Formats: sequence, C-alpha cells, structure tokens
Amino acid sequence: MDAVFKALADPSRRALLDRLHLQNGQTLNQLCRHLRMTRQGITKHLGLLIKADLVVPLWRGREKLHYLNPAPLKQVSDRWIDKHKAACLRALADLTKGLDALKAEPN
Amino acid sequence: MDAVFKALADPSRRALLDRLHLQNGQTLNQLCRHLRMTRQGITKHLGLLIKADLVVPLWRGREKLHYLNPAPLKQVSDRWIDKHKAACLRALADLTKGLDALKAEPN
DNA sequence: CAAATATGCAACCTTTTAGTTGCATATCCG
DNA sequence: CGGATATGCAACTAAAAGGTTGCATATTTG
Repeated sequence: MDAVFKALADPSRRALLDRLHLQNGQTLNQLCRHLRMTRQGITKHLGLLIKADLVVPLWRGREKLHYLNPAPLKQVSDRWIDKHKAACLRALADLTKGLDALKAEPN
Repeated sequence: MDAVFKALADPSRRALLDRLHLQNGQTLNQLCRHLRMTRQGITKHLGLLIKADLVVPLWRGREKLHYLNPAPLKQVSDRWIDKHKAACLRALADLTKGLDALKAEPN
C-alpha cells in the first residue's frame, strides 16, 4: 500500500493515470505526447505505477500497451481513506470542542 | 491537492494521522512517544500535514494540540479517488479485452 | 526568580527522487 | 536485408526529502 501512496504523490504520475483514464491501453509513445518530458523520464514514472500495480503493461509486438488496474486504488480507498472519512464528523466535533475550550479560558 | 497526496506519501505521516485518529487533539510530545524519531523530525512531518491542512494546530499555553481536519481527505476522495473507482469495471473490461486480443493473435 | 517543560528554528548530512543524455535492442515494413 | 519505429538500460546531475544535532524561546511551576 505504501507503493500506491508513493506512486500517487507525483503530479506527473497522476497525470499519466488521468490520461489512461481518458483512454485506456495507450502505448508509451502515445503517453509521451501529452507530457513535456523525455520518453525515458516517462518510462520511469510508468515503472513506479506498474510496481504499485496501478498500471498493467501488455506487450503487443514492439508496442507496450498500458492498462489501468483499479484494484489497489480501491484497496487504499477502502482500508484507509474510508476509515478516516468515517471519523469526519467526530473530528470536526473535536476541533470545535478544542476551539471552544480555548475561548472559555481566562487567558 | 498536491500537498495532500505528498503528505500521505510518507508512512510516518500516515502513522501520525492514525495516532490522531485514535486520539484527537494530542500534543507534540504525546505524538513523539509512539514514533522512534527525534521530536524535531516529527515537527517537520507535522509541518507538512499542517501545510496540507490535514492537521490543524491549536495552542493552549505552551502546548500545541493537533487536531485532524477531514476536509482535504474528503476532497481528494471525492474529486480523484471516486472518479477512478467509478471507472473500475470499465478498466477491468479494457484489460480483459486487451488480453483476449493478444491471445487471438497469430503471434 | 529559577528550574523544568514544551516547542521552534537553522544548519547540516545522507538518501531518494526527478529528469536528462547516450547507446543498445527488438520489431515492423518496403 | 536495411531503415525506421518502439522501447529498454545505465550513468549522471540537480534538487528534494528524511532525519539529526545544537541552540533559542516561551510557558508553567516550585
């Protein structure tokens, strides 16, 4: 799961995911067209996305097609994000309480 | 939103959020007890969390209380995670289709 | 007031990360 | 076959990140 968070930390990588979200199964060269960076740079980013299993590469001849894999994202969402979102109201209540306690103080 | 993703990228920072999730409004020293790192190191991590607005500091005398702010997490979830999760089935279909096309090839 | 407590700030070091350049390899097409 | 296309791999650089040490500052307490 750490690999997923790390992979999502970079804007270029999120842009790549967004691109694939727009059109799945693109080749490396296709993905290169929209990002101002060398092909090798993009390869590195894709490498991290693949390592995090967010993207699955598929070879077709000399072309490497890139497909989204939504599973790890769902996992992060279910196991981490949702847990924290669930405590949303409670957290806000805590903060409000803290603020009130501060105001009530004689200073 | 970039700050939020960056903040979530580090396991120590996620641990801090988890700690606050367990007990909200802890002081810096309290948070230090559970992480094997110098206080100053933790201050840095908290600084990033605060910058990303995931944590809100509240001074009470010489103590700095730390409260969770669930808003940015919810934003990331709504605007980014959900968008990608929604394409879940479609992405899997794409991948399956890609695999099938590959198998169907004469090689 | 003085000592203890809670925190901040800055300099520094080490490792990681982002990105580049250069060259090698494999596949397709005429 | 030979050229064009699609990609991989390795070395290198610059910048950022994670973490430490040392010292300063503010607040509480005896």
